[in-house]
Amino acid sequence: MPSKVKDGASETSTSSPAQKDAETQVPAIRPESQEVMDGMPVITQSFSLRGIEYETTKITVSDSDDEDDDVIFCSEIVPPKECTKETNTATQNQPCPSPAGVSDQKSCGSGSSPHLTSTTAAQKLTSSATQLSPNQTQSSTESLVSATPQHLTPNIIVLNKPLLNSSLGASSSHQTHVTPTINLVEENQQPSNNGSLTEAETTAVDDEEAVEDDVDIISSSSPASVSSSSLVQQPSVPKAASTEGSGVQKKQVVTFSQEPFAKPGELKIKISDVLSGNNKEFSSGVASAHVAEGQKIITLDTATEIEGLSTGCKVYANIGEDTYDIVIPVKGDSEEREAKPDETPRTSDGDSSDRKRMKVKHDDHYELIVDGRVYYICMVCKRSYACLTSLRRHFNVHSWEKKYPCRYCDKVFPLAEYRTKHEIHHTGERRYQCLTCGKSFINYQITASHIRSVHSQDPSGDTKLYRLNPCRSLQIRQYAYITDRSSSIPGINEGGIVYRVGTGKDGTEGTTSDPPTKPISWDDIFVPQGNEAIFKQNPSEGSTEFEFVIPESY
DNA sequence: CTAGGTCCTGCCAACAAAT
DNA sequence: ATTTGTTGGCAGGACCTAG
Repeated sequence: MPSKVKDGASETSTSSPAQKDAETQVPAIRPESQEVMDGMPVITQSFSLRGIEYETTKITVSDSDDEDDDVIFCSEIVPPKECTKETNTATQNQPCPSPAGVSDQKSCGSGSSPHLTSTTAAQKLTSSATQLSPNQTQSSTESLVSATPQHLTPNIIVLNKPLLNSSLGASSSHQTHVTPTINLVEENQQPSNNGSLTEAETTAVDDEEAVEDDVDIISSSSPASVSSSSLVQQPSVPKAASTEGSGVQKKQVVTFSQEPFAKPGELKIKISDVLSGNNKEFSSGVASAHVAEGQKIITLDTATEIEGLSTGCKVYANIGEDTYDIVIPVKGDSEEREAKPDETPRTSDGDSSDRKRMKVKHDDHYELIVDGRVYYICMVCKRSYACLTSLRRHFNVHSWEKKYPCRYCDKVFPLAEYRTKHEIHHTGERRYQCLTCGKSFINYQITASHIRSVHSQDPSGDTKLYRLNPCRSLQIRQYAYITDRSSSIPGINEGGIVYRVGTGKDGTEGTTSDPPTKPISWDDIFVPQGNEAIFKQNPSEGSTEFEFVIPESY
């Protein structure tokens, strides 16, 4: 991270890394064209949902009372297997921060920069964000936040395994992850080809994003429709926003197309529109509509139509052969139902709104159920997670609801761990110690690498080959983050930098050196090693602070 | 090719809040 | 006191870049 941050600051001119990065993530097949949204952050991904070749018992059951999360889905159970983590073909245009945002970042406007393809939009976002100084952060944050669909209720999409398999198999050959990558593609489309899909594509609308965000929407919209964008990228270089990054991991992404040009208001899809066919997105595909207990069941003929569904609605999808039944709770209805006391009424009406709000607060994902396994799909970048906590953590990259400022410089991170690692670079502390030779290293990767290369041993083996010493320079678990809402920055002084390590959660954090509980003395538990950095407790500052001397050898 | 670096995400323990 | 939810560290894999 540190390096990344640093790079970000200086990387401006060379978009190449970023480009390269973006390119690397692009599937082998390079799209011929990709649409570029000027300036508009776009996350485009493709989906290939093929409803062919498998038969499903298609049952769409949704109980009317259900909360958004209640979905009953019957599908053929197929041994999971192919979820690939591969890259998807999804292409994302990074949110190119508007001028106010991260515009200054290198890639954003570089004409030469390729569009971001790849699923790494989030990463790029992250990195971009990372580069921001606190001041910058705000603006960037806003742009990022805009993409956050906080008001949406999670959508649940249930896919049959066969479907996944086929699509997944197509997208990648080797999968390392359990989480599925799903590409939804119009049936006739071939991944490799044209960029012309755009017209046909339906745009998926993310209501969520569109609807309530007062901020500019980063829109998630992908310029091109889903399918086209990801699978087919255009040689032309979009103004990709991204930049960033190195070391990006390819991820699987489930993408939902989004309407590129739609305006927030336009993005909303109403049942009435669907029924009447007024909505262009649905006009062609609606075969039927049903109304049941507050729900509309719509059978769509094509995958595209599915793509066109507003994500802002609860969408329960059963995918059958060439047919897609989607139950969309009437807008507003679902929300109301959420507040219904059928589950655990908290209190009276007033509370229902509160409750709703709480739910909404977490509406940042879709749930994809495959063979009984639930995957959590980030609404913004469509990454899938097996653990909801992972998604939550990841989502902050988009929302920047919490910011984690470095206590030694003005860098801000979207994840606590990134901040912590960065700070360790400031301190130079080496906590990982090789038990074989006694050398100490700054992180696990270096340590493991050392053990493998120097000692020819497997650090992940049964025998412990290294020791992780307690962190002396930083106090862990202080929950020292900053929320967007708070004007004050706990743990950070007026200058935006906090040098004090001890922080508390109760408003005194960062301002005092006296933590609620006195930390144990490092000297008691830490025995300096020859190669280790030498810490010296600073008497004047209290027990929580240390003067850190970075060995020259570091 | 290798070393060093970043990013990502499952897992889990420590906390905090709610019941 | 117990349960539930949140936070953040750790492990280790994947990938990237530089030498």
